[in-house]
Amino acid sequence: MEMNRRPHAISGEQNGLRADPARQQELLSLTRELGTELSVRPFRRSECCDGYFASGAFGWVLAGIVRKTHIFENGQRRIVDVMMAGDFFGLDPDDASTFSFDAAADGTVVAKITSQKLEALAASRPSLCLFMVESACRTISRLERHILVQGCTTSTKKVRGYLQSMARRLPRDRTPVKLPLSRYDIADHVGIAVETVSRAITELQRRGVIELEGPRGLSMRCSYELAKGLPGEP
Amino acid sequence: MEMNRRPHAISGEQNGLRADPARQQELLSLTRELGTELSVRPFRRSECCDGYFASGAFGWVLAGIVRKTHIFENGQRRIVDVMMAGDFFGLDPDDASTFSFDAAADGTVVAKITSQKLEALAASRPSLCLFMVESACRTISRLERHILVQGCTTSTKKVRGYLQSMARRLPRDRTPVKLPLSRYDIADHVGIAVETVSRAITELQRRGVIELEGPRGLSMRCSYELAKGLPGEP
DNA sequence: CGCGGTTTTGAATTCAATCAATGACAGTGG
DNA sequence: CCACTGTCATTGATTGAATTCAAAACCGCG
Repeated sequence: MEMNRRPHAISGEQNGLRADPARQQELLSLTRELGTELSVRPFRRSECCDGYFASGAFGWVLAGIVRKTHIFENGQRRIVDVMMAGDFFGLDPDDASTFSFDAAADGTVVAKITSQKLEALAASRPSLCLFMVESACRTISRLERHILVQGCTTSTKKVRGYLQSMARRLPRDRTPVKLPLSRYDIADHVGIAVETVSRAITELQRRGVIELEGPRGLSMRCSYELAKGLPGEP
Repeated sequence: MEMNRRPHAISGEQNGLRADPARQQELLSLTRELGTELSVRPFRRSECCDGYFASGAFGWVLAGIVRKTHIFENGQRRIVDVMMAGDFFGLDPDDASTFSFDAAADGTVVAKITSQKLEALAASRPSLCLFMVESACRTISRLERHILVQGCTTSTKKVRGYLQSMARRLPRDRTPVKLPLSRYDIADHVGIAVETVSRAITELQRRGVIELEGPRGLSMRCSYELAKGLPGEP
């Protein structure tokens, strides 16, 4: 699976994506409350955030989408995480050298706080501590579930699992859901070739597992068999 | 890759494994300091820890190895995380229903703290907050690097990446390093068949990338080509 | 020593990557 | 307005790799 012949350009002009309304609210009020203690910054689509995340810090996505990617020496790209509104953000000191970040949507907004400020705040606001740890755990959970998806036996299962978890994370007030990422992104996230992603999607459609409205409009046909979902069946 | 025809029994009697001596020290003193505020519990090899982790809580591994696994409906197993001494531990509320935990070595010791106690402690000990968050971020980093490994193009690269990260995490005071997990475990962690793991290891040995002393004794031959390591090259 | 589990190897099949090409769509400039 | 261009998406044919089925070699242990 050589994947470096792709254009790496971004389509899809998503903005205002929300993962979990309740959590989103909590985050916003927290962000307001912390005020000057943290820094908030907007990004345009395709804009690189590396500089902003240079120093070890913690943060969260307020709106839009942030991709965390690794570029191999031969130019291949792998997406290790896709963060949407409400998702936590922690930087290991040496992450800066191996990973890079960029916004995948216009109107992406990120908040961050330095270690020092966090420690200072922890004294006055003990609940902030718990909030941060819980957010981190949510991220851990998301990553582990992705590992489950990526470890699936066939490519069709991988794609199905990916679409399923995406559909879960996106606001589902209106069907179909609008996929925020391109096939190239999906391929790089799950570790298969673009063509395989496309074939898998066609296959899922043929089997009636999903329904497409244009390349980006997705409806999961949650039959009983699927309700058990993934995780639950490989 | 059907993987449920394996015996699921554990060999390898590892104990006293340490990941990062400095961090290990920090953890131990923290654990002592917190005293009765947290609970510490030993596990035998192959012992299930599900009950202990039932309620949403945070914790860390003091010694030994803990596997976090998911069993699919058809009996297939997938290992989503392997935690060694010093590794953090956070439970999403609904993790309990989808994942299960068990010790992979005798003498495994785990510490945990409840959300309430954590919040109470955060007020009196602000540094604890930062410590927890940083620990969580380290776990996030580990998982993301695993996703990188698991997303590699060929099975040989997956196995090489896995062995490399394992070798890094294990105490390397003496060579060869003793691999804590079986080929079955490696297969279930990386998402390939056992036979493929075996073939990949043989291939790596033939190419001089690694050296084996018995099935469990591993030395990485870190040639220049390899020094760039993974992440760095797919 | 023989037994259960692990590790390795072999041969046949299935599946995904690759190479190559076409179709769909948006934005651009004549 | 329409051809032009670049990216994204899909499909087909072929090659290469991993899974599967089967069986042998190995190891620790009672």
